[in-house]
Amino acid sequence: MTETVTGSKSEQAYAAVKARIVDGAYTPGYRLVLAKIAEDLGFSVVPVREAIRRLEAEGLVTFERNVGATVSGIDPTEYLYTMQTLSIIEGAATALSAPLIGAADIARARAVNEEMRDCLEHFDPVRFTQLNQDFHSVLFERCPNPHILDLVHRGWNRLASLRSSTFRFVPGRARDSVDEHEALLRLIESGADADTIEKAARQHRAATLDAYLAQTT
Amino acid sequence: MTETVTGSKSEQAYAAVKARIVDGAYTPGYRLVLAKIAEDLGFSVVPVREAIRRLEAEGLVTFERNVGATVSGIDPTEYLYTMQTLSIIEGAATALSAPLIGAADIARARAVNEEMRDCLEHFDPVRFTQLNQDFHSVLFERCPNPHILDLVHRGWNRLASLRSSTFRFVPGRARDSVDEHEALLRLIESGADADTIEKAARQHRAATLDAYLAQTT
DNA sequence: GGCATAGTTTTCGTATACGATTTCGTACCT
DNA sequence: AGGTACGAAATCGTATACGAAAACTATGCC
Repeated sequence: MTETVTGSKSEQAYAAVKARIVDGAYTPGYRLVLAKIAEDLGFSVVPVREAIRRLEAEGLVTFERNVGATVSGIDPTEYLYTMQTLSIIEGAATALSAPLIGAADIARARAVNEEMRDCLEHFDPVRFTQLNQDFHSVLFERCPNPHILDLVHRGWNRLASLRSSTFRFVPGRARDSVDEHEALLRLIESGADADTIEKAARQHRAATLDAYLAQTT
Repeated sequence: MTETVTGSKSEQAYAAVKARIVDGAYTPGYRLVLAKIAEDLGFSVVPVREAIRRLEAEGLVTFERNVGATVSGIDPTEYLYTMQTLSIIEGAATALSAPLIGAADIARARAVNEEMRDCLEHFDPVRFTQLNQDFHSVLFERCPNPHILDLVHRGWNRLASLRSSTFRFVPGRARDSVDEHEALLRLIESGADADTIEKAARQHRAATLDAYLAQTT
């Protein structure tokens, strides 16, 4: 079974660097030197440069002319912008996908949410964060508009890259969050109208942002 | 006064090609050949390629591996996706910027809107479309969240590139549109709450989409 | 010691070159 | 005539190379 590499080198470089940013190997502020990355991957600098510029377009890295790229996301203001944008996009995505969510989806989401509750007992913030993403994925992944879905994914990626620096796990907020998840599931189960679901999903994220802001001031 | 070129060649190429797409010189389906564009601009292919990929990320061109780039946007489904996404984003942007809109802004928007009414009399769809963008710019341009504002701009750019092919000017809808504009201005003047403004702005775009869908079926 | 400055190093930006892939045209076979 | 195979042309993908800009360092002056 020979390792079949997928896509162009530019593609591979994009995936490789993005993975390192999202999973935290490259933390915000990390300096991305084209030649170094190219050597690591065994490519030339051209496809690597293309990958970096693409990551810049998604907001994961900051690029400065004739200086270079750094993993972005230290600024709390950016966190606020991202959360606010995501609250809007994700709220819409959840509302649009709600009618397409079946009983199996609900059951899966509920199982994930209960596991999140366990994480609160054993204090496992890392797993909690992962499960949180899994939970919300169930809610928005059936969104029939691919543009909106793409924007949701981008928002989550940015947050993933921020989590180790800006984000701090707030147990109190986490507990509320789990309860809000259950409430969201019941709303969807009950066939609530799109507007109600959208507002609830948006509010859910806004509350997380508020908790963050409250803690930093 | 020597023409001071701004930014890198990649930057210039991006701006040049984008302008040609948005103003309709390159219509949807137009084949973008790297070498040809490079020669036209007097650059090598490398910065041009970077520009094209960037435009791809914004949805203005479609890129196929080992084949090339074409100006995108023929598909009516794409139009639907874009309009739906924009209705959400623009609605939010308008609601967020509403509290920051002053009397001067309102007056300017109202003047633009009255000129749009004139365009209906003289049947000038091109100018109408331009004024329509000007009008909405006043409403969302003060949005304090740059991410959201950026998404609004991207949506408008995509629509601009689509207008000559997919979009057809519908006089009946245009007239309604002007009236809705006035209603929006009054809402903002009256200091309506964010939710009301958001819903109205969103509905305004949704109605345009509906008119398009009604005409094609 | 601190600051300005010149030289060095690092890193980016882009031109050029060439191999890889797709597409298109043409000749051949059935 | 229609389809297939082969070859030529067009176009992309990426490596290499070199010039340009910025960052860093060391040196001399105050």
